[in-house]
Amino acid sequence: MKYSKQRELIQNTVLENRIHPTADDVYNMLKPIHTNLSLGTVYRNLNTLVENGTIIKISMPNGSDRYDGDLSKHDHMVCDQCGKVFDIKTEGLLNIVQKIENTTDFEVRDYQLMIHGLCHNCKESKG
Amino acid sequence: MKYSKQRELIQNTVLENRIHPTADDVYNMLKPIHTNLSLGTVYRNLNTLVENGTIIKISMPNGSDRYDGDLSKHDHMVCDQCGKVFDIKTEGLLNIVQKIENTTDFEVRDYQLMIHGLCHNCKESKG
DNA sequence: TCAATATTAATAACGGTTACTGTTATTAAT
DNA sequence: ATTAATAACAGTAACCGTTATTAATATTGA
Ligand SMILES: [Mn+2]
Ligand SMILES: [Mn+2]
Ligand SMILES: [Zn+2]
Ligand SMILES: [Zn+2]
Repeated sequence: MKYSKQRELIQNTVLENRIHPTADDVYNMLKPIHTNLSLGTVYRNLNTLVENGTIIKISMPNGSDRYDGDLSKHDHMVCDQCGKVFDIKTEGLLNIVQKIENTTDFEVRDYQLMIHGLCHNCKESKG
Repeated sequence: MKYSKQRELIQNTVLENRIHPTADDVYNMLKPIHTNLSLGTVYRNLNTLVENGTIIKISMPNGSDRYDGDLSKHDHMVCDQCGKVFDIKTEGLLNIVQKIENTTDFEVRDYQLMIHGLCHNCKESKG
């Protein structure tokens, strides 16, 4: 299937900017050059790309959903101060989840670990 | 500090119903008897109780926040079918998080594991 | 008793997201 | 090339969960 110009722009923006952008971030990155892009189009295509498995969506406890072009299984830390999202590799977490699945009658489909705290920069600028 | 009648009702509802109710759930449980209770009052007092450390709030990836009277550190599984939320004890997760904290310059304040899947009932009724 | 304070019910406003609508672009068949 | 069918678009209204505002009511304490 061939993609529309807009969908391609939106996909590339997520894939090339590994900052876990929100829909609004993507919109604001593209809007200056592609002046008649609509925010609704960004949301619609981000959802389509998630359904296609091209990108993933990260639900944030407070604030907008974020999108991620890194399809490898990984988790995230979010800085409560500046809102930046960082990738983490969680070796051993799968084992924990599998143990839970084995000791309950729950069928696991997916799981996410989210760590909250302060990033390096924000830790320094607080004292 | 003495609590208002409303706050006490709301607190008791969360503490006595360990189903991880939403604000709307709490409202709907109380409204039939306390006919002039306002949904805004439920939200406001739930927030106050969370600030006081009397209850905790669980952010759900899709849908409303849920509230929990169980203050012990634990995590949750949510059924993608029926939406029910189940408690899980995650032995070993703290170690994983501490290892991440030690190998990064991130200061961890809190963390949550959320597992998605199918509960026992919904697994059966699908085949 | 009376004023100061806290909390409420009701409702408007908000932020993020989705749904609708009429238009434009793409594709495939004549 | 013209047409018809389909897909995607821009623009915007509607939606949903939550928070903020406001005027009224309840509680406290001199
Ligand atoms: Mn990531
Ligand atoms: Mn719980
Ligand atoms: Zn930070
Ligand atoms: Zn279920």
